[in-house]
Amino acid sequence: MTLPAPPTLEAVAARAGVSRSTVSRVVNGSPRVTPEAIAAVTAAIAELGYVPNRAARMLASRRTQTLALVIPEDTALFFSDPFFASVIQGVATTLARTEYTLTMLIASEEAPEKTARYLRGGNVDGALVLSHHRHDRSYTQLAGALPVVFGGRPMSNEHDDVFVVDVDNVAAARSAVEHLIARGRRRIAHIAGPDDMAAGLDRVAGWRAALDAAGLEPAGVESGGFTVAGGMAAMSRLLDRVPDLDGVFAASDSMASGAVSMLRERGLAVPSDVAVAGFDDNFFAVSTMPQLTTVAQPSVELGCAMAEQLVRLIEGEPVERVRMLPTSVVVRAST
Amino acid sequence: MTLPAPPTLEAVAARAGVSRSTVSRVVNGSPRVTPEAIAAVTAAIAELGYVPNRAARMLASRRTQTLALVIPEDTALFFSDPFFASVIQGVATTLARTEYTLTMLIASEEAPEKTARYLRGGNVDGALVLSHHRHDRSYTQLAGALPVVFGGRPMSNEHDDVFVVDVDNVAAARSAVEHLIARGRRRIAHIAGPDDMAAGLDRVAGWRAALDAAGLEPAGVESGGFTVAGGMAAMSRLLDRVPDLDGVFAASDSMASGAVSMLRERGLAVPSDVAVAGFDDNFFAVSTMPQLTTVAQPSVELGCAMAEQLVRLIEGEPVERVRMLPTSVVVRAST
DNA sequence: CTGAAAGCGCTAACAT
DNA sequence: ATGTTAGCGCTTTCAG
Repeated sequence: MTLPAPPTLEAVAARAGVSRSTVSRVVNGSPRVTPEAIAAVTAAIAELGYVPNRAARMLASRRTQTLALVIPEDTALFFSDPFFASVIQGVATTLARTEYTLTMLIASEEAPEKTARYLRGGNVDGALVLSHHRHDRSYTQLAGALPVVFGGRPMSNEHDDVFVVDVDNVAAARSAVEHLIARGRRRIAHIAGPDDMAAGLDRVAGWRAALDAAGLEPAGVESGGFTVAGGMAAMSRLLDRVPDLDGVFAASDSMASGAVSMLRERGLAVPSDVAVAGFDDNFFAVSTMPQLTTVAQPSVELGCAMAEQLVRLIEGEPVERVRMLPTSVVVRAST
Repeated sequence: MTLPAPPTLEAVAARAGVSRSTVSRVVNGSPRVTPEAIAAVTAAIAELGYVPNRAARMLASRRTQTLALVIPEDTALFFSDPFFASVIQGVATTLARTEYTLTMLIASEEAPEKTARYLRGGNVDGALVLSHHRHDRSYTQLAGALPVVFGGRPMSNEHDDVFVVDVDNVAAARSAVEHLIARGRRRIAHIAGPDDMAAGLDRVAGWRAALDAAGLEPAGVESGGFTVAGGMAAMSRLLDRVPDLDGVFAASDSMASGAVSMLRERGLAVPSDVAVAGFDDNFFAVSTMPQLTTVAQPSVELGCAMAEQLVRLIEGEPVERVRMLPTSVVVRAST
């Protein structure tokens, strides 16, 4: 498998009858080049099928044009969650329009600082951190050494100088629960996400806030770990503890879907016996029967926004610290 | 945002009291270094928190340690399919154990050859191509110029010299349909995938083969484009054309899920009126009610295998041209 | 087994 | 506006 050596900038220069610098300028879109030179170089590039060598460019310019997407250790959970798939889609498509390349970095917990070092070692221009857990302390520390944008508020109170794209999970959860209340539910339980993630905690808080405001007592919380199976188990425990509950707000559609299965298994009808609301508005919401009332969050756009923010940050443009994306309650048959 | 310059190999050499060459040898695991030297260098590396600069390494060694994951233009379909998420998970976790880095490359059809040129331009050591469509001709041509591994047989008869990891879609589909036949179904229709993808065509072929072998007539085929909505629409058309069908084999669980919804909408019971089998065994299979009988394919392992094959190919180890992974029929309530 | 020296292909001052 | 000159940080012959 011997590849013919790709043409170099030098070859282009020779062909176009100019110096390497000029070629470099054309390639990089410098304004200080005559139209004729541009034309000659462009032609030479096309004829030779020249592609700049990234490695050389990185080394010389000390910019890598590479962004890292940091993925938490628990890849199974991460990759099976459609929310993350959508976020990645947003990131990837946004970056496809730029000169930046995306590399996936799995944060291994065997070598927790290996990842951080790779990032700090000048191998990327910036990082996108998704699904930040409480124990992932290294990434918030990273934020001082490298442009970093978090998808979802990181779990750390030490730094308020990080860049974040997020939704208002408290308000969003609250509005979902308010919807349940408006439907006449009074004993509303919650199936929570992991308590080491901001999204999990904030949604609990929103649930509680809505109940408080309505003068209702919390009917119980169980954690479902953002999985279908976890949602089923949590629903089961809730029914054991609070047999007369009439509403459930789950922090994700996957858990809501599990909850609906468990309710059916226990002989309870949705929504007549128990109304169920979820969070995400992904295909769990529409493939569950009855289809789920849920909080829609713009996951693809979240990825787009993360990528945009990071690129701006790297290129020195002004960037707001926190960018909040809108959510909305989508009412379907489960409530 | 001024980053302190990361330590260089030169700094490590100074600290360890050896030459840069020796440090380089240690870093690259050369056997020709004394244990003392190794120890000194290792210590210096740890003290300094040295991380090799990838760009410099790439440039000097002419190896990039980077693999591209080529993603088809239609990112929405790609990212919303849990099959691909699993494959990526397999690829990413496998690569995490190696020195290779994964970059995601979206094949834009505006600049179809831009992608190919990037790949050929010496920017990656190899490429993984997933979800190959008939019109993606450039990638099969690529296979001569760069190590490439396809996930799923590519749609091209011009090249039989490509490397592929796949499942036997014909046999797998056939066994699913045989299961339907064994359940007593006689008028079995098919909801097909896109006909510009091998997986789509092969599953049609498997369906047909099973019917032929049993001496049954095909009850009809409609295409569902691998989406839930497409599955619903296809089911609807099938019912219009073949009102008395009693079995459906869908080429994906997402389409099977859509089919089940449509059957319910039309007042038909699953499986008593119509038995439904899918393909994939992802969460559509278990979140649809009734849960789907389906063909399980090892999607994470497929990603692992692709990554392994590509790395071997790059490193000159022997690699089988086609690696087939096993499938199995998982029987649930929908049949 | 180790060091010295010569680049890898490109960018970025600095001249002109 | 363009060319000249140095490197970027590392690997890799080639000597020793």
